[in-house]
Amino acid sequence: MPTEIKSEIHLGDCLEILATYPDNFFDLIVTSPPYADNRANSYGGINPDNYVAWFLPRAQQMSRVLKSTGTFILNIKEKVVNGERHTYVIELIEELRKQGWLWTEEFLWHKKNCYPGKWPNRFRDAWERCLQFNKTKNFNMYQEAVMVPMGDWAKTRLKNLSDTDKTRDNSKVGSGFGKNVSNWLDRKMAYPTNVLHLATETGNRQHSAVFPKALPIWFIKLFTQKDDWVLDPFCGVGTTCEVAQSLYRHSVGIEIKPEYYELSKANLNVPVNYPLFEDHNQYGKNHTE
Amino acid sequence: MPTEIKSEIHLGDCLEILATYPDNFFDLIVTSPPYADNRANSYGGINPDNYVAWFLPRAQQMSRVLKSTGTFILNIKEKVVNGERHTYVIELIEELRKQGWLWTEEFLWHKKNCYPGKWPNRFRDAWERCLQFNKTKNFNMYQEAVMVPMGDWAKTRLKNLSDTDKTRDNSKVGSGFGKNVSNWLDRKMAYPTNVLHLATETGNRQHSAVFPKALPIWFIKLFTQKDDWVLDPFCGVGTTCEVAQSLYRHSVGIEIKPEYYELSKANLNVPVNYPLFEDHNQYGKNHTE
DNA sequence: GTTCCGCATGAATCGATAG
DNA sequence: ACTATCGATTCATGCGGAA
Repeated sequence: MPTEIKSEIHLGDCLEILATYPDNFFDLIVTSPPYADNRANSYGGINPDNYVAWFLPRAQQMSRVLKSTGTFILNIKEKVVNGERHTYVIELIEELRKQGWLWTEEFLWHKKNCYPGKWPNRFRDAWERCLQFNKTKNFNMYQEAVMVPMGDWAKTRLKNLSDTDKTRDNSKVGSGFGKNVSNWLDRKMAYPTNVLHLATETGNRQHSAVFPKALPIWFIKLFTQKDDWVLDPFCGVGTTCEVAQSLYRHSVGIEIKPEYYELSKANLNVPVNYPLFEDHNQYGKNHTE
Repeated sequence: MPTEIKSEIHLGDCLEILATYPDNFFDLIVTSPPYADNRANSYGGINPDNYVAWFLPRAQQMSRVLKSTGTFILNIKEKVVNGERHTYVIELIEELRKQGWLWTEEFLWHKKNCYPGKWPNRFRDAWERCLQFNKTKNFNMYQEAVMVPMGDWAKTRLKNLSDTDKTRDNSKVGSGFGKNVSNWLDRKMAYPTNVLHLATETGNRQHSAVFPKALPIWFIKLFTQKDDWVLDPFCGVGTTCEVAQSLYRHSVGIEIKPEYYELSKANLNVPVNYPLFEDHNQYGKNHTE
């Protein structure tokens, strides 16, 4: 384990904490900000109607500290308000563009285990946006780091696995390819699409689940190299920093709620093992088998 | 085949054709309009920057002819222009709301076999939006018509099928559940989510691919009953009308390009068989196997 | 060690009730 | 009337204990 990897967690509002960082410092910002909510919560309960105004000055700081080759990934989803999808997310996209951001792409996170419920006029919401913004068109992207086994080859290989391998161990590794993940490496690989198929991590009794580790892992691999700097300005319990550390990236996390801040620091002190580099099969493509 | 089902195809601009229809006539509008494009095409080549202005008067007519209990499904996806996702779709959402439409939901079509390709700064685009708009909150929705087998039950059931059943017949029916689809009915079913997993229909080189039949089928089942009226104001080769007819719904299709108009009429005259009512397993949920 | 089974756990949404 | 709170509803996942 390389001890030179730095992981810093700050307690406070990212608007103020980021002011202490220099320009053009980070290679990647990946975050899942507090979603708009009517209830009081961290950041004083951001009403959907005030969400854009609340977000913009913080995005300005993020732009400043991000390198010109860097990427900003924003995981967000609009709530239903009064029977309609609220427009604060699409308004935010437009305002961020006015701020100078390029709206390069919109990745999708397909939540395989979405929240249950039944309503007369609506189905369960099973997806969230992962908006990609950049400062310039010349951003770094390392596509080979997130390649996945090709479908055809995967299909024939699947036939030779036992049924139990397929059903049980699929769920265990979350790979969709059975347990011997290492056997799948150095095979015919394909580039993924802009749709990520991931389950939320429930059962983590410690804290409210934000996004699954696989989500920041994917973007960190895709947009950074080892020793790069990753920022999560709304880091929650520190998932982004935790996986950044595992991937040998330096990271800075900022969290305004003291209890999450403490959990973040605790998570970073837990000794980690490093299976993540071998973990090529977490994502996508294997949903048709 | 019930001969009383009416299927009308018109040649022309829907802005003018719809003017000949009365208020509150249709139960569902489902369409995939011509995408913004810089090249000359039907409707005179709609530049992305002019797309919203071009669309709005047509949406006004659609609103007029749609019943208050009806639904408008808009299948659309923004193009990449100059390295960025263009904003005409999210602008359109906001303008349609100003026009009085309610933005009830955004369904996703996950294209399981998306267009191949490789770019240095972008992955393949594997999803499109299916925006749901309504005139009121009291729209009709028939959720039971699109229920799918539950995940766990599907998994355990899969174990008892032979490998050849799984691989061979999966690809054949595209159902993901093997061949005896009817046996899966009246079992433990769950409501679907707002994510549709559908493959595009390749091989039909006759015309530019619009959407797969399964897409309008799903929305027609979800938002209409038999003998209801369905409209596709940009019907292309008539896919929507064709499946509406198969599902015993009356339909009106409008197309401005003469060659597509002719194909639409031809498709409606082809004798159809009616497997669609038994076909509950086309969609979603079974993408993790 | 392997397989099966039970069960808690969610970035949810609606409608009813209460202030 | 308008807003805040609360209960009911629902299901994929992964963990842990049992066979």
